[in-house]
Amino acid sequence: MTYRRVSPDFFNGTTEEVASKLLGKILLRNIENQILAGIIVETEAYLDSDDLASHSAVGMTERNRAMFGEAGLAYVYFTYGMHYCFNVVTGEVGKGSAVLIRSIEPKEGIELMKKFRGKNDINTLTKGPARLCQALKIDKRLNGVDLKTSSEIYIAESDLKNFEIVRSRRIGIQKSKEKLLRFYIKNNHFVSKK
DNA sequence: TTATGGATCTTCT
DNA sequence: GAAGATCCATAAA
Repeated sequence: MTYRRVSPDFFNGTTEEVASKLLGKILLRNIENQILAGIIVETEAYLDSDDLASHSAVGMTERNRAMFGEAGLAYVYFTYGMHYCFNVVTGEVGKGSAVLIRSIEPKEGIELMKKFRGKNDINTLTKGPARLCQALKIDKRLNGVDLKTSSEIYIAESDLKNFEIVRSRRIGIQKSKEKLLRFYIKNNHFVSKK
């Protein structure tokens, strides 16, 4: 299986556009000489203004610095004392916006994902932002990495087409929860929540 | 099947 | 000192 990385201009456009364009694409992880891959089935947009749920709402800090970088960088943060979450940075330099990858459908390297997760259940292998980071061994070392050039982690094209995109409220937030900034592939089993 | 609390630590106030 | 873009085991129903 060969993978074709998306072109650099894939990350241009608004955060909401990138969030919906990421659906159906492949998230690639190159680790221990093996490929881990899955289809992105669920994303959330976090905007640079008028979005109190976004980490960037408080301005740039040491933690969210990557969000303010150029589009196509990875923003990985640690939360709840034990979990990492993976984001794709969007927008102009100096503006803090990103797309949270909430869930992928595992396609390749499933055995290694199970090893990293310490679980054998395929149904919850990569369903949820913290679980997919665990399955792909994503941690803060990947914060700020450029998805346009990195060989460790990047986004690739897929031939998946003809799916329906559903837009809804974001999960697990307290502020700005009324905004419809979550995108997922309709009827996909690996979407974390309906 | 749903509800609850614990884990556990970084960041910001 | 409190809260958090979460997950899991356990308990209750």
